[in-house]
Amino acid sequence: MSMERRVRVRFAPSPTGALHIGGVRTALYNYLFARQHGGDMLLRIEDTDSTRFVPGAEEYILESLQWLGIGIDEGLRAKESKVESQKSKGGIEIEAVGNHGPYRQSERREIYHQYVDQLLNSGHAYYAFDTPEELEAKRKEIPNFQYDARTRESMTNSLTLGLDEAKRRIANGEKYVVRFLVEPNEDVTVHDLIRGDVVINSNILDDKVLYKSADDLPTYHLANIVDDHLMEISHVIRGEEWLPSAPLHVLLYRAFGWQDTMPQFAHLPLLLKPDGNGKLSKRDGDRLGFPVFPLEFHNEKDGTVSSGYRESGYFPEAVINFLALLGWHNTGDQEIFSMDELIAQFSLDRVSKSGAKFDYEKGKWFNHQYLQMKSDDELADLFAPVLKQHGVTAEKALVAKVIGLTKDRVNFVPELWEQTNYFFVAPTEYDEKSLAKRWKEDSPRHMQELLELLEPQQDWSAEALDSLVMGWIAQKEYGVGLVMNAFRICLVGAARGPHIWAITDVLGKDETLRRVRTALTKIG
RNA sequence: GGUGCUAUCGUCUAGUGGCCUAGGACAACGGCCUCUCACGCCGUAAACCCCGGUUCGAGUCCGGGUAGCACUACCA
Repeated sequence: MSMERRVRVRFAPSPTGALHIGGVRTALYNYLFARQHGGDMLLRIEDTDSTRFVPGAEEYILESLQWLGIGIDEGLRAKESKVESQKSKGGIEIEAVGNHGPYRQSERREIYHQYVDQLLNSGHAYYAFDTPEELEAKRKEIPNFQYDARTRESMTNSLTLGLDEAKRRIANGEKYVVRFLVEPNEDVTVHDLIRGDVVINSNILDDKVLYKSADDLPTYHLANIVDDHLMEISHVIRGEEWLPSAPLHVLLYRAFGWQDTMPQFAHLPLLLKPDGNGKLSKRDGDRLGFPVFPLEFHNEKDGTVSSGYRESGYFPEAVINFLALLGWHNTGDQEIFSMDELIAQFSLDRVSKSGAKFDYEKGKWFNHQYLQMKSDDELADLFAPVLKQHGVTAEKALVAKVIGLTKDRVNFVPELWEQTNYFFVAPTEYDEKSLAKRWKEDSPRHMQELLELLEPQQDWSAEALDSLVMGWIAQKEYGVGLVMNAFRICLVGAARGPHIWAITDVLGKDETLRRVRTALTKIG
């Protein structure tokens, strides 16, 4: 048998906008596969459509992968920046590593020329001069028109014109494309690592355009095969939308005589919209209120802004974990996986065949899990910008302490503000519903008595306060819930929050008493 | 229309002929905890697309339907 080949996989996005979350998952699976096999993860930019290029998209893609911890071994990647200021500006520097470059298809024009020629010379391809308008007219005229063995004889190409005439036209500067000549009536088998053998007949394939003189660039199909071959890619792991064109790719490998080193294919199931059917799109995110992109993206071309997971408060580990399980699952009940665990356990034959609906609610749960795993200290650092934004300055130790009291009730760092604001800023208004339910006729009198009870108190520890106040309530035969909730409303502004002695502990005696007095004047 | 892929709770999935009176997780619902709101814990409800076949036995294998999706560009 053949020698074990070094595993080399690639993620090959187009710089046509923000990197879709489905693309992120494709990148992740490629990465996991490469790492598990001790192979290489490459990143190549497929910018063969000059008209769809979006400025900033390339940087965006690389920055997204960097944020998520999907490392690139070869090709284009974000340069690790030691300069903090550059990170905070959100900018990245791109570097190219490896000796199979260039890694942008638009920079590989000369390389493609010789392979186009090879196909032309071997009779696997031909020149075609049909204009887009003519093709359009043809499609209108003939239902289900396809440029193939049945129709190529009636089109304007080097097969019907003759090679000399074709060359003359080209010399005259006429625009042309090069098409792949698909031989009819041949069953082509694609072995897919996830789905098994897929057989299709070459009759349904059309003579795909491989090269267009208009911009002197190949199309995806040609560039993809040439690059994967030259870059020694061992496994092509990509979305299911590519499955129908996989037979064409196999034919291309054969035409080049590269069938022995043809990569193995694995076509991943699609990410579907949460409701209804169909592929998950940016519109679904807008409609249902969740991000579909890893990072916020400002599209210079159409002026749109797309929200991102990072800006929504997600941890990259949570996004990775969530995405990994959308289409892959090991045996067993484990739900939380670190990147290392994923690398160790991932396998293509445990990837599902069917599409996965995107369950945003579960995504939030993952973030909750990861937030709970973080230390209060770490969270305090992450929360600092939010505090600053609200004009609060507080010592980190205090912030960490407050976070420790409240973090179990939030999914995201920014949500911490809603749970902790009263620790930093005295309430200015009091929640209507809490008031209606917990602030009764006797409450002002109770609070007045409580004030008198607490004023002389020296020992402000939770234990001391608890026995003092509980003793007083018992002696007066007041309702514990009634008194404590009224007290809580004075301190928090609503009937919520952690244990009351934890609150008084953070607030301290002066602030606690001040808030009770304020409440008495405002709602008393 | 053509071709291909797919099909287990609402959702992500476990299940590779008997261990399945189908397991886990999210969401939902109920309870416990409790000064409140949460968290947490415990529990409830919830699925094998349909029809045939193979077999002693089918969610699991086969065939046929049906449905969904993808592709069908000088886009990737």
